[in-house]
Amino acid sequence: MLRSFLVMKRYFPKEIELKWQQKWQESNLYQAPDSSPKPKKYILDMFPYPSGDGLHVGHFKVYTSSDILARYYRIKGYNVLHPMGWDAFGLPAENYAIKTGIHPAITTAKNIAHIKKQMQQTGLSYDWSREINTTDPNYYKWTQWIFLKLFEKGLAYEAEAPINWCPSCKTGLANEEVVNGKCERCGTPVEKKLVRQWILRITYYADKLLEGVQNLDWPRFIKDMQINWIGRKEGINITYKVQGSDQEVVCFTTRPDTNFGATFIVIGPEHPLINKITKKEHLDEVKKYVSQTINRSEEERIAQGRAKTGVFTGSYAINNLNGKRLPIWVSDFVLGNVGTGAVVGVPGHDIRDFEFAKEFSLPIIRVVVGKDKDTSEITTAAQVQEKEGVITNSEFLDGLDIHEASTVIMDHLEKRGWGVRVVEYHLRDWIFSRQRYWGEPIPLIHCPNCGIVPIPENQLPLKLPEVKEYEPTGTGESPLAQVTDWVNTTCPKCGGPARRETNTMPQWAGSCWYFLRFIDPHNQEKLVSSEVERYWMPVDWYIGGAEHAVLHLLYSRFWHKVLYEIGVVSTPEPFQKLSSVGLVLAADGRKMSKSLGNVVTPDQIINKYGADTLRVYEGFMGPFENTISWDPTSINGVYKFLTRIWEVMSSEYIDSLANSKIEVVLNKLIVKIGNDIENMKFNTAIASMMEFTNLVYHEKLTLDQKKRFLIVLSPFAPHMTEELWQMLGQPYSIHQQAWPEVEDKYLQEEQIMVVIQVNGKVRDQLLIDREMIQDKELILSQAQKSPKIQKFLDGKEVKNSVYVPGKVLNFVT
RNA sequence: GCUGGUGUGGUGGAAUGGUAUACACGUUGGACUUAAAAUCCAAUGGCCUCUGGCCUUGUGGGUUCGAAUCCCACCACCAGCACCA
Repeated sequence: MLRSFLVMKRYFPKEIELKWQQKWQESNLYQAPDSSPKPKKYILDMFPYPSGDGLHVGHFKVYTSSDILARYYRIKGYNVLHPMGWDAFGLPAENYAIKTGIHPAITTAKNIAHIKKQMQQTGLSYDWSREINTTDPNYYKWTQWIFLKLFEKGLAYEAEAPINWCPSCKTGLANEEVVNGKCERCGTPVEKKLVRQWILRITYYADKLLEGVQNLDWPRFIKDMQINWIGRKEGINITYKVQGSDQEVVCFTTRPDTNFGATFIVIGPEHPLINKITKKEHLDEVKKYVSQTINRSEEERIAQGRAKTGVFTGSYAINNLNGKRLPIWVSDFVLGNVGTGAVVGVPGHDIRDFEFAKEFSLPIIRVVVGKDKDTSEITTAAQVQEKEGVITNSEFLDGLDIHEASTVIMDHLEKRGWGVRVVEYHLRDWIFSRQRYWGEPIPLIHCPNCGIVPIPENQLPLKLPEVKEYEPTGTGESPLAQVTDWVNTTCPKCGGPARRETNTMPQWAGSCWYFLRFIDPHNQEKLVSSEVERYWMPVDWYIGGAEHAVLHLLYSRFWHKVLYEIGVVSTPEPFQKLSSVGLVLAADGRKMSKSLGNVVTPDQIINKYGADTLRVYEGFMGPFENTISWDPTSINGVYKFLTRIWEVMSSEYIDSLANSKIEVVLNKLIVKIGNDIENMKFNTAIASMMEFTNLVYHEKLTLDQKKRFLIVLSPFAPHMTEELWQMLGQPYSIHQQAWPEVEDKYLQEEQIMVVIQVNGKVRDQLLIDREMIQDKELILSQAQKSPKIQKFLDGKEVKNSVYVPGKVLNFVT
């Protein structure tokens, strides 16, 4: 019996999408309760900075993907937390304020409204009752509270340090914010500047951050980036006496095994020993060199490349091992902030030392013989054996592998008191203060009597005051310094006159812990209540861009470890699983940017095709992690696919199972979609739904088949499936249904195609009943009857035959 | 230079030891239309002596009955780090 609808409606996404978005909101469909008999799933997007340009389709690849996951896990029976908020402190709003005089809070609010609308019209299933904004005093109260905890624990310290300074942004930067010697944000070459700073001791956590990252379910490349950034290396500090002086020079090395090959020592231009050991006749030259190199910008340093420069101090150090004199040179290839700022030169087995020795005609000694067995004098860079080999010319180390030799010599040096084993890191402490307005005020007071005094917790939040001038001062103070009635205050300890700290926190502060506030966003008493924190943490699946691999993702892990130690959170790591989205480039292959005029916004796509088409296309473009150019023509195919589904689903249905092939395909499809979503393989999930649609386009389905198909499609196209669900007379809402069950008997076809090969080449296929599939003899004899096979076996002796049940039979002749 | 990754049609890609090129775009032809769009149908890796056959997953080798998939070497590209001792 056929059933038909009274009216066959055409697919008009605009009509249905807004209607359901409103209905979902009214019925609080996506609110997550804080307790539930269901298992929990915390699915989190990296929250956006509310830029005035709004968001483009690249941002929405993240949001639609995580939304598919959130919707999928809801119908799989999980209590899903899927929130959204705004990382709203930062330079663009402040720069706009400088230009226009409009307060950043006003522009920020406007931008948020726009972006929120973009998200809502895409049908993203966020729990908006948990929305947060890092610039809300009720939020940054807790950012400041965490800072006070860091201060209490001695993890925040004040120092006047030469730091990376962006002359355009007029603020200091963290090491992580300097990319190729340039400001991460604006691209201006970074300078060195002596500025009073608040610095966080992230280096105390280097080993914990390193260990913790090992077991996380994160992309390998991001884990490696963090491991490399932390840059742990084990070595030894060797002390050398300076001849004819009571001074000593300490050199860090990871390769003490080659120390018999040392022929010189190089110290960096910042090294304090320079003034103490430089001989009179070299003084002028050394002074000139130091002043030339020390004030150079990062950009100039990079421009110099590997070319070696340097000057001799006139002094010599003594190598304890063999009594040799090592001339002490000054060179800028030795960096002041790496190791001890002094290096022992082993030009035979270190390419930089080799280049330096060549430049200044210093002796080169071979102490390692590599795989190539070359024992000749080292005269070319190609002969410099750095990584492997056996020690030679080194007394008691001779004949040892370099790694064994390393242990032997370190023991030897430590025993004689000539060296101490040490661990060095690439990671530096986090330059935490910014000399800008639009950030969290640092809740500290400078008192002439008591020194630095934290603001009492009950006085938080310390609100950001209004200012007249947003322009950064460039002096190392923020524009807050001009708000005298705010700056001048009384000391909480002694009650005397005191000054507030005027620096603000960096962009990264608010995002270091926001995932905790989503759990308990309205709590006035605590950052997060322990009960709900234990229920929801850790974040089960975190989704965002790889540009945060060593910034946000390292900083937030650091704060989380501190919060873990003081008992605020129950997990040592915040993000259990991380997926990294690939860039979406413009159709021209360049980055989408307003200035290039190649930006595609979700609004444009939704106006033309509807939100469901945008969502499905974002998933269908290619693998989630791939960099892909936006293709404005391909999207038609997705729209066509959805229109076809509409036609199939809104047409007549049949009561009985007429076609068991469709049932088999549908059951397999249900399994495949589930697996694909869990592995973020949305492109193949959608492709298989397209195949299904093409298969049934001229067929009739049963009501139950339609319902099951709509449920598995619903995470991708939530509006259309909700509408069709209603048209099929089903109760609201499709998004509260359970994932369809599959039946084992429908997971296999009645007959299975077996490929017949001769010598590995496909020559024929046989359709075999499922019950016969294990019977090799039967299939062998059937295959031999095939004329196509006979043709290739003719006149040849079959030496062997390999049968893989249900797949392939291969004759070997 | 170091670390990690990737190489498949005109394009995005599928297949992780068993029919390479699923799905989609694009292109070509056809149907419908006065016409166009939309839609539908068909074809679409290359070559040849074309009812058939040969070749093809960056290049060269290897393992295997069988390799895009595993191993070795090389080449190219992408990302990150980089005079890190």
